[in-house]
Amino acid sequence: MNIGDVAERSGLPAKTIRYYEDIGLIRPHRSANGYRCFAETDLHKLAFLARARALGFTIEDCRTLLGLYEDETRASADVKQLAQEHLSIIETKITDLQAMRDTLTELVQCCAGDNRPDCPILRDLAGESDCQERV
Amino acid sequence: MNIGDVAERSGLPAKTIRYYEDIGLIRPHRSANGYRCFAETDLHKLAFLARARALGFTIEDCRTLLGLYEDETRASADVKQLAQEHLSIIETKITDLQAMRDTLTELVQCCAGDNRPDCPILRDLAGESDCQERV
DNA sequence: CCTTGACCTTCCCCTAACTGGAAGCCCCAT
DNA sequence: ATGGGGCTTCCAGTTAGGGGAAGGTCAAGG
Repeated sequence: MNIGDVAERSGLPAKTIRYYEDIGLIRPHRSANGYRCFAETDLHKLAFLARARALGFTIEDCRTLLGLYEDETRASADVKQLAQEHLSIIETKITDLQAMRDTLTELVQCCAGDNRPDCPILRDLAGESDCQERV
Repeated sequence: MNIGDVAERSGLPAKTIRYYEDIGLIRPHRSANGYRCFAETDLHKLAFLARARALGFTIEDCRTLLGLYEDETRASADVKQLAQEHLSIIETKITDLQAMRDTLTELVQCCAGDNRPDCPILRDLAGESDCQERV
C-alpha cells in the first residue's frame, strides 16, 4: 500500500503518517522507487494510533501504549495506570473549563449587549467586579 | 516600577510580560539604563490581560478586548459577542473532553489492572472492542 | 513517444503562548 | 572591587502536525 491508501483506510492525513514515521512510531518499508510501502501491520498500528489520539493520549503516551501492545509479557496494570493518569488530566481540564464557562456565562448574562459602552464583562476583567453583586 | 515589581503585583511571570510587550499588547517606557519602566496603567492592563487569559481568551481576543476596553465609544454588544463566541468554543471543548472521559472511564473499569497481559484497553485501541459488550 | 495529472518524495517554515537558558550590562551592599 | 541579584537581548524548544515549494514517478491518453 502507498501512503494515500493507508491515509484513507486509517483516517489519518498523509502528513500525519509521515510525521509518525519521522518520530519513530512506525517504520514502513520502501519500494524501489522510494515510496513508502505499508504492510497490514503498519495500517493496524496507524489505526491504533488514531484511536489513542482520539482519546486524547499524547504522542508519548501513544508510544508507550504501542510498546505495551506489542509486549506479550506486559502487565495490564501498566496500561491501566497510564489510562488513569490520562483520565485525571482530562478531568482536571474539564473542571477548569467548567469554571471558565460558569464565570463567562454569568458575565454574558449580565451584559446588555446593546450599543452603549457600559459593559460588566469589561468591568470584571478590569477588576471592578460587580455583575449584580453575586454572593 | 521595574519588571520584577509588576510581575509580582500582576501575578504574571516577567518572561510573559516581555512577551506581551514584544507582541504589542503593552508599551512600557524605558528608564535611562534601558530597564522597562511600568506605570500604574501598565500594571492595570497586565492585570486585565491576566484575568482575560485566565478565562481562556486567546491572545488575539485579549488584544481586541483591550481595544474595546480603551474605546469609550464601544458597543457592549461587541464585547458580548466575543464572549459568547468564546463561550461556545469552551462548551465544545467540554463536550469533547467529556466524551473522552466517558470512554476512558469505561475502559479503565473493564481492565483488571493485574500482572497478566490481557487488557481490554489495548483491545479497544486495537479495534477489537469488547469491554463487557456495551450496547 | 510525449505529455498530462495524480501521486509520491524531501525540505523548510508556520502555528500558540509562552519557557529555558546563555551572554552580558547595571545597581547596591560589603 | 567584588559579589549577588536583577535587568537586557537573542536563540532555541515545546505539541502535533499543516502549508506549500521543488522535484521524482507512474499510468493513461493523444
